[in-house]
Amino acid sequence: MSNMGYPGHMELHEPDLRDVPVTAVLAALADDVRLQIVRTLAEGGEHACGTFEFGVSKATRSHHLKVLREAGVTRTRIAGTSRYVRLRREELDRLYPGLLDAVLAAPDRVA
Amino acid sequence: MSNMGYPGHMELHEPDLRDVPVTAVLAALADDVRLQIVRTLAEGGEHACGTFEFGVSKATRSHHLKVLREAGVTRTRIAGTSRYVRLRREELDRLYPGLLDAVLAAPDRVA
DNA sequence: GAGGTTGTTCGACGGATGTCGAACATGGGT
DNA sequence: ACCCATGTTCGACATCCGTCGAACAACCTC
Repeated sequence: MSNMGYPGHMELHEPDLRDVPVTAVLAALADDVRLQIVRTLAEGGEHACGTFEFGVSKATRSHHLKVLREAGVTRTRIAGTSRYVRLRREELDRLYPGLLDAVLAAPDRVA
Repeated sequence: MSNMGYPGHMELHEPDLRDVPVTAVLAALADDVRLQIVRTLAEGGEHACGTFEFGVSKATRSHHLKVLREAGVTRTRIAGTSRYVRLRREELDRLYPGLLDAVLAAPDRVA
């Protein structure tokens, strides 16, 4: 009956970008699957996790999204059973000006 | 006596940058020791391998320089028993405009 | 509430990666 | 010729990383 804090939803770990070493951001981007995800997110707006179909299992997809989130690259909003992911573009651009643009502009060469 | 190709010096493997996937460049930069090396090289000019003193053994240092070279980040000139390394800055800037600048401008946070 | 949807977590496994010391290769000096 | 200086290469080792299926958790709908 009494107010018992929040319902289910454990907080997602989304670090302050200043606490993330550059090498961690670079490492997060240095993977084909994750780079595909970031390219998709760069189109703007939110994307449901399930919409990323890159030939990996959902467990692997979940793993990659976690890596991106914990590297400060993405932010996740929980809504029902779905999670909506978006790029932390402004923050990234402010802290690492030009980085994301340069990576996104790079040729795709993944076939 | 006849001309028998070149003397000792086996060719160093220095790939065409267009053959290197972005993820490989990012991976090469996503390491503290290697990033230190790149920062030093960014000061310009050539640096002898031995001048990199970052608390790792010479075997490890050699390994990191190889990773950077094979990712197309550096170029190496052999002179006697020494090797002189330099950044492939113009090429990198042409193919990935802004990438190197962004990474180098990032806060150092390695203590 | 039973069942379906969406996504995470938990081992497990194989392959890559960072690290080292020791051995090797090469070239310069005396 | 010998030795030393500079680097590379070779196992070896520990750790990390990407991948998966299976189990679990939360939520929505009927």
